[in-house]
Amino acid sequence: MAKQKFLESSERFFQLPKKFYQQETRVVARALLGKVLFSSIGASVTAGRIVETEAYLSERDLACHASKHRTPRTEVMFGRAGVAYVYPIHAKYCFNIVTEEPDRGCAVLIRALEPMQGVETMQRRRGLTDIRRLTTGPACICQAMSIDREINGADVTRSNSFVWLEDDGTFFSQKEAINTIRIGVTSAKHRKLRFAVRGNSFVSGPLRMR
DNA sequence: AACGGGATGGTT
DNA sequence: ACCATCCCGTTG
Repeated sequence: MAKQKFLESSERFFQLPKKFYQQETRVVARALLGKVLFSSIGASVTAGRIVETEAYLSERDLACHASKHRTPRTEVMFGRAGVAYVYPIHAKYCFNIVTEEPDRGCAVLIRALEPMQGVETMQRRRGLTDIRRLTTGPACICQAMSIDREINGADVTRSNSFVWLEDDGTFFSQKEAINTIRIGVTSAKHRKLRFAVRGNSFVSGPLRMR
C-alpha cells in the first residue's frame, strides 16, 4: 500500500497517536500546524501539510456543535479522541478530529492544507487545476480527499485507516503561527480560536488575516 | 410536516 | 454582496 511505502521512506515520519489528541483542544489545534494529513480513499493517496485549524470547545463555546446538548449529529464528538467528526454543511463536508477526554464534545476543524501528494487526484476531484485553490477551506479539503459521511466516526490513529496524520518533524515557531478569530461563525465570533501559518498562501479567509 | 439557519464556497 | 443547496435540530 502507498501508505507503507511512504512510512518506509523516512524513519522520522510517524503517525500521530491517540495521546496527541487527548490534550487540551487549543493545544491540539496549535500543534496540528505543520502536521501532514493523509487520505487513502478510492485507490488514491493524497496528502497535505496542515496550515490552518480552528478549535471548538464544547459547552465552553457557543459556536461548537456540541455546545448545547448531545444530538445524533454530534454523537462522535462525545466519543474518543482521535476520531473523525465529519459533518455536512451547505451540501458539502467539513473534517474535524475529536479531542480531550470522552464526553467532552470538543474537536479541531482542519481548514487548510498545503498540497504534498496526489495533486493530480485532488485536481480531478475538485474539478480545477489551480493549486492555490485545491485545499484552502474545510469543504475543499474534503472534496479533494474524498472525505464524506462515510468517514464520520473513523479512528484516525488506527493503522490502515482511510484517513490519518503524520509528524514529519516540521514545526512552526510562535513567530510563524498566528492566532485569530474564527471564520464563518456567528456566535462567539470574538474568540481567538483559529490558528494559521503566517504568510502561507494556502491559508483561507480574508487577506488581512493571513 | 414544516421551517430556518449554517464551522461553505464560487460567482457578481 | 449574493445565493445555490441540503442537512439537521426545533417546533407544531
